[in-house]
Amino acid sequence: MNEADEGVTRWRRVADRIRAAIADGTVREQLPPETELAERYAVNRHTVRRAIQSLAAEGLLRSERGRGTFVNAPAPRLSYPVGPRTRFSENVTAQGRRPSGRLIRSESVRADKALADMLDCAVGAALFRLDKLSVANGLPLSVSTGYFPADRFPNIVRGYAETGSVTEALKLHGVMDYRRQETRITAERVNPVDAEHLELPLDSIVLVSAAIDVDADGRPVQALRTRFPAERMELIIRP
Amino acid sequence: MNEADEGVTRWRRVADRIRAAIADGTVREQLPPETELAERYAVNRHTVRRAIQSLAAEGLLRSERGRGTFVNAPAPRLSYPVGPRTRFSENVTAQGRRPSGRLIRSESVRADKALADMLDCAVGAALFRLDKLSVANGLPLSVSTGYFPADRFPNIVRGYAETGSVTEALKLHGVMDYRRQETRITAERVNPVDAEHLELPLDSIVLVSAAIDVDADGRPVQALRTRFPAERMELIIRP
DNA sequence: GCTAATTTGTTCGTATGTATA
DNA sequence: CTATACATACGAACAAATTAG
Repeated sequence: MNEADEGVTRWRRVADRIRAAIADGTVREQLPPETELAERYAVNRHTVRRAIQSLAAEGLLRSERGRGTFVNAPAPRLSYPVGPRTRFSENVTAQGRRPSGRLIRSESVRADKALADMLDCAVGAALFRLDKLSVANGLPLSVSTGYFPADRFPNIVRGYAETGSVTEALKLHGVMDYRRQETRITAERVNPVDAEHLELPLDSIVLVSAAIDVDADGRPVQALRTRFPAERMELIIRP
Repeated sequence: MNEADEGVTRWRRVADRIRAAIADGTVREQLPPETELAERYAVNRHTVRRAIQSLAAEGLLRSERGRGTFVNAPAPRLSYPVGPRTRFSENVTAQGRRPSGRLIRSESVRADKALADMLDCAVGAALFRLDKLSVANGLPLSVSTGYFPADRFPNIVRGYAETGSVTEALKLHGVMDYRRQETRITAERVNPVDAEHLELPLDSIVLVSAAIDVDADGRPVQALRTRFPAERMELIIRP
């Protein structure tokens, strides 16, 4: 070992050197093969892999089996406006995308404490759960899970299946208009099921938006939890 | 190999079994040691480690050297309201926290294309860059980078250093009020520098809020890019 | 307070599988 | 078809942090 190697692991030093090589332009698009990097940095191939893995976790690199390891170009993100009038179809058409919603599944559930609070109903009340996938131009943009009070919206599932629109399905139940009361945004790592639907790698990040829609009288009609692929979307708030 | 092992790697099957064990309550707080799991699932310890690593990347597990591997309890998140009147100090005091801002560094920079667009100035115009760390009750809540037109706000750095508040520093330059014009929210993996300031693990996720503040005349006074630790914060939008 | 045992982390070696060029 | 390159999986050893006694 060298003198300047105080307490830093080898794979981290290798990662730093790769990062530096990208920063100063020595490496532009594709990395040399792992075996070559191992030789160059005088470490085992596993050590190189550990370094690459950590840089891939940061989003800087992307490995493709049989092809090589590549530097990730930051992708331009599609904007998704968030506000009182948030509706999916209106949002994405404005950006020249043909949007479509697909029902992933639906089921009857009972309200737990959190849902009861959000929907202003009793714990244990019957709810319908709708899982939807939103796609624009073949690219999945979000998966969302909506909860509706079953007593007030008995035909919400069929209504959505037939019209492909929550707005229309609510109209069938006499709710002619609704607005977004509150939106909470956070981020987390994608779960395997969502990753499948969103066509994302398993280590991706999703933006999570938890919202409540209320009707004209302020009564909650829907509790919604939407997951957006962070690498493809940004949420935009304009007061 | 078994019959039921169609194309799924071993580490992934191990990960699924660990996930199931957590879901059904077999494992509550702490996982058995890696060596024991390796024996139980009849795989090499490396294979167990690969599985744990993937679950840790999801945020479900957390490994501590010398102690063991633990199930992560989802942490309650501090809410950060986003809106036209977004100001840091007002936001967190409402939740019983004593907030404080600390200047990380400041420097003079030239506007690139993106900054010039946001601040409505010429490319190459002189700007001041302020990097701040926000802390409440000893816990880092955000790091933010603000850009101010240097000609209009020549003493912004000193003003902030003395008052510890952007609002106050702007008042010294005659801007008595400002509002948030636009906020764009996305999420990404933390970079090492921010991770240090936010006291976060290197594989953490940050919520990124890019905003523009304008004065009463609608002139941009600040372009701001704030990074929040996603595991500690949520952004909340209430119209 | 010190030592030994436990447990995760790093690093090497080796072999084989699988996708791509 | 062959060579290349990343992915998975085993084994072995030691380092580093923590805990138990």
